[in-house]
Amino acid sequence: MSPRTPQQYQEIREEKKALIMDVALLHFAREGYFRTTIEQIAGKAGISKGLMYNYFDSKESLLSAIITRSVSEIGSYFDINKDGFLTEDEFDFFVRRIALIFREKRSFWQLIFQLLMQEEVREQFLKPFLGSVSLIRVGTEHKEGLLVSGIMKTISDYFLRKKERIGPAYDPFFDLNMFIISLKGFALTYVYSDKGDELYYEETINRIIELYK
Amino acid sequence: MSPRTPQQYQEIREEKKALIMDVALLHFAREGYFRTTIEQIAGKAGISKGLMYNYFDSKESLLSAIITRSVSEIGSYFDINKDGFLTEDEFDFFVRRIALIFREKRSFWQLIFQLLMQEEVREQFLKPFLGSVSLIRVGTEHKEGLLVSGIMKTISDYFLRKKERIGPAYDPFFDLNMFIISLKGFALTYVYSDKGDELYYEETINRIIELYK
Amino acid sequence: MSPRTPQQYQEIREEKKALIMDVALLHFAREGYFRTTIEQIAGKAGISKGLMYNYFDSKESLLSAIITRSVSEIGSYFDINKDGFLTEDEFDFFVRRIALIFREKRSFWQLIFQLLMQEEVREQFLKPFLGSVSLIRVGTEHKEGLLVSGIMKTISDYFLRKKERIGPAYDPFFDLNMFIISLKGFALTYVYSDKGDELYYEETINRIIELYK
Amino acid sequence: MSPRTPQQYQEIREEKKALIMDVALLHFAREGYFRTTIEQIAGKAGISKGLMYNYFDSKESLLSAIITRSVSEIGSYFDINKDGFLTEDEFDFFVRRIALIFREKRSFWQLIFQLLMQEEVREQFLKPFLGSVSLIRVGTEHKEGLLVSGIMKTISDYFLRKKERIGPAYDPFFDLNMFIISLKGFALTYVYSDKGDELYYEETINRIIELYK
DNA sequence: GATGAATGAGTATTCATTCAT
DNA sequence: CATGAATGAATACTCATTCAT
Repeated sequence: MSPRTPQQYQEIREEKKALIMDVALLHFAREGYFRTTIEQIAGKAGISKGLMYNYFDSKESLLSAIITRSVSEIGSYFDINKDGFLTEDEFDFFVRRIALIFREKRSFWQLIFQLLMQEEVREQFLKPFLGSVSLIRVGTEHKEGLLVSGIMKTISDYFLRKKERIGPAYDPFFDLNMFIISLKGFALTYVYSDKGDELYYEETINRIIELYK
Repeated sequence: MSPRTPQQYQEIREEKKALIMDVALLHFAREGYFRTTIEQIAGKAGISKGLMYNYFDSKESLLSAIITRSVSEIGSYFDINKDGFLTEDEFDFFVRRIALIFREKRSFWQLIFQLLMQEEVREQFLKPFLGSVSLIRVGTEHKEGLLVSGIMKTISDYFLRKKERIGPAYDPFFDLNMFIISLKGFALTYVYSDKGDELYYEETINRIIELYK
Repeated sequence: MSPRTPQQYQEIREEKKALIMDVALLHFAREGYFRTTIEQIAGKAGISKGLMYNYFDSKESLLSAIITRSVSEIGSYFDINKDGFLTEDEFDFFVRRIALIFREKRSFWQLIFQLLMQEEVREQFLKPFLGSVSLIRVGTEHKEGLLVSGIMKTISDYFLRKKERIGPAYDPFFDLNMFIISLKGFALTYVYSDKGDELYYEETINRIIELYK
Repeated sequence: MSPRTPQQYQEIREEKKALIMDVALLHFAREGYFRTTIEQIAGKAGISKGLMYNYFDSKESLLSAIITRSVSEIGSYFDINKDGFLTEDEFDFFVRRIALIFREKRSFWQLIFQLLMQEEVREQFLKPFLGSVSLIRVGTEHKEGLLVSGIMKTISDYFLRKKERIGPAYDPFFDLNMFIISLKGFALTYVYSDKGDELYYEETINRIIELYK
């Protein structure tokens, strides 16, 4: 057996980190971040508590890593269209993408919702990500000039441009508000429904697109 | 000195209990049930830890008492129309009531959302209240014959009757699903917005009523 | 209604004290001194916690009072023969008396046994009564010159005098030891048997008397 | 450095567990189970409170482990004669064994007596062991058909067989009762006497054997 | 005398984190 | 790299005792 190369070590390290994060995410989502113990995670991941701390500095930094990774993964869903300019067809695609992400990243969203529900935690953990995550939370804050970036920016720009299409009586911020509310409700519904029990999933997306396109 | 009368004791008890529940609800809502310590509650309420246990058997039973009280208070918002049969005008009123409750009982709903977000906790604490609370959670379970009571029942009956008005092509369950999603999104938005910062609150309700009446 | 006389007050006071002691003894015996709370006692006695402290300075002094009273009651069983000199017939009677007391004062003995079983407690509570109680505990300590008084003294004197009857080969201390062991075993058996389930109660006494008379 | 081998960990665990149990047994016996705090045990064992819970789930399960261990150790004293059939010579040996165990396992018996003295505790902790422990407690229950196992069964069988030797006038249950009472008294005396202060220990056993052989 | 609200010191238990091996 | 023993700060809960009324 030849000794492993530094690259191999690095790979193994990355795989283990990923494994820990996967396991932790599942537990955090299901049982809650605070109720999940390091020991549970280590146990399920098949490693020792000590090793956990070899990979992550603390429980909190494990959480951070998980969120960072998920946010980045989600970002990659939208890579195609980096300019942030949506045509009507792209809006259609965009919304379906978002809906897909709610379904695909159930555990992540469950975790995010959970953290969002507590002010203290919101402050502590989600500040750095609020731009990306604000989709769920921000509502019309954009109007007030808060830093809103990425997906949220793309969407609100779309609604602002709708005004040109529809006319001066149209209030893009109200429409945006309604749209966000629909997305939040959609998320709340399907992030917590069991897989395979997604009644009206497609129909609901179609209807939302139809209403806000 | 003669001792206090039973009535006086009763009053003291009721007031202190209410005080503790008020303080606890605020903390639970803001910082999370698990992160809130009995010491914090006692401190804010200006009493000793021990006294808390004079009034409530445990942290859990304090939570229970809070939920029970809120559920009962919410119930009283709907007393007028006990038969559960909604005309179109009553539907209008009904939805406005629900929206009002989200605003008036912010802390309660923040607590509920928080608890709903964790499977374990859901099982443990919310089982007895799921009938009342299911507005948020149940979705189209009615279709599957699960016991759905109270508010949710009243609403779904309304949608079933809509079929007669609108015609055989109408799927009441899909419409109900959309309506519930709107309400969830509405709740998520306004339960977590600061008071006085309720942009488009009225307009949103009007729009939802318009869409699903 | 004329106001009560000081005597009447005194009587009421005594009755209430006795009631509290009765209730407490039962609880102490059954559930253990440490596991019994003042609240339980007050509740069962139909008074408030506060009033308990009007009658007894502390839980400990309540215990003391109970023991003192019982010891005194037991003393009264032997009043007839104060000189402490037992004839053979009187020995017979004496043993039957002791046996009777185990049966009649079950709760008291259960409490005593319980306290005796813990060194700390023994030191704290039973020191003042060890003379009277030592029947159960002392064994042959008399030989070593410890202060042994009352019943125990009477008994050991009896055995010392037996030597004259039986002869120089007779070791009164060994015989006393055997007798005490029999009594202890007898006590342990019948103090903890349910009333009405006292198999061989009489026969056992007869046999013990026969063996050690 | 390489980590310790599983065997090394196993050893550490076993040693620490044994240490904790030893220390705890001494404290439980001397000061009482309820009065002994985990902190005291940890302190005397030279470890932290937390570590205690690494080895035992709770104070109660520590107690359980102690009892189980002692019962098993005691069982091993009698391994030679598994058939449970006693000849007269074996009865002699058997009784000496029992007496020896009272002396050797003082602390254990002090603990057991203590627990037996409280109804509540008896129910809670000793139910699973009553078969083994019933030597002290059962008396003539065998007669009533209750399940009596192990040592007690062996003894009562011996007395039943004595009837054949002695004749129809002999009541084996009464004799058994007397014998058990002697053993109880013997136990009570020597379990609580200081080591080295066991006056008449041998003589008493001889006498008991002589009386009940 | 009488009540029970109120206190606070104490106790079992949990769990993130450290560290010797 | 890897282990799990070890720590200690935190936390829910108990209960004898006090005290205003």
